[in-house]
Amino acid sequence: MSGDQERSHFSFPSHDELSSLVSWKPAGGATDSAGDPRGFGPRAVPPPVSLTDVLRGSMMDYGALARAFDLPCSAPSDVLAPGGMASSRELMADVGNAGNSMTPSSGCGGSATPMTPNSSTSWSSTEAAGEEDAERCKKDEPKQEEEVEKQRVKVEEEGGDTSEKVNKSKKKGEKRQRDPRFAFVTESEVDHLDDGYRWRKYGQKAVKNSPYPRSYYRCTTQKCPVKKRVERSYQNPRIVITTYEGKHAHECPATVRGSTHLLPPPSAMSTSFCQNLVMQQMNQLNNDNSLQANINPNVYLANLPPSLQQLQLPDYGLLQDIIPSFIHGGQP
DNA sequence: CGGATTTGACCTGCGC
DNA sequence: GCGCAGGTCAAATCCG
Repeated sequence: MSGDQERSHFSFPSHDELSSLVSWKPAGGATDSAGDPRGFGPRAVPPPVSLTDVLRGSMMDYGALARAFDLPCSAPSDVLAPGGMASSRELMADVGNAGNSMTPSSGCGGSATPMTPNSSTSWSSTEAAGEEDAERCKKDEPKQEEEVEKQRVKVEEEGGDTSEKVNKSKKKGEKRQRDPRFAFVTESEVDHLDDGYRWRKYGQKAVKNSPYPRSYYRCTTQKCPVKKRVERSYQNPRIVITTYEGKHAHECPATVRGSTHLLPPPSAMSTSFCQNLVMQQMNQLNNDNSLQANINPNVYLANLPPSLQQLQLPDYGLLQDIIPSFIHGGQP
């Protein structure tokens, strides 16, 4: 069933290399990770069937990845992902905590290790899918990190899986705090992508201006506060937008079960790393005369495949969220 | 029977 | 203050 469930089409401008660094095959017929996310048991050479595998694999290839982005890097430089199927390409970029795009120490990323199995194109960003949050977060920025951390500590102290009750216990007037997020845009016919973690669906809402509902998932691991939202682009139904929120307080089940040995801890996928990737990429593009136009979001979008352009173009608010500093800070 | 999903109700934040 | 939309809860239902 995995037939041509997905199609790849996103190649980042001038960095086709990247596509071979982070790529994977759809989890064969992969459908719902909530059901049975594991297809990658103790195989000798398990294919990168999960987002986790893929992304973490990419971490192992930090050196190569960094090279692709021209990042300063001390990691082994000759480690390169098998890459193989260029059918799936991803550029991920956690753009930071709640709109504050450059807070390397916020630790926001490390968390949700977002990846997209059945899919192709994907790239991520904080709030890429959370238009409303983007605005909200911009306003909350100053306090947000602090508050998020406080809340997390509080929850831990209370000891229960109170994470979901936080809202209720909050005093009035206190804004609801949001964990750092990043979103992935993925082309897939499957809504719920297998990322190696186990998720329980806890809600579904109709989305304004979209015929497709948004689904809400929570990580089923005890005390793990991570949530994710999954929705389809109303303009391109094949596009799935997955937004991760929070930080996993545990190992990825898939990883634990399988090939952990070479993998860095979840936290290794740090925000700053992701940020760096994107920012380096952006800077490089900016420094390249032939690509100067990329500082303009519209032109930038022009480099994206049609489906993504469609997705982002309406008022490119999403893209702005995805590469906020690049657009705003990159210019004099 | 236990765990996952569905779905309507409720809560919260925000814009007008 | 009101209405809207996003987000969450929890009872009902489904499914292995």
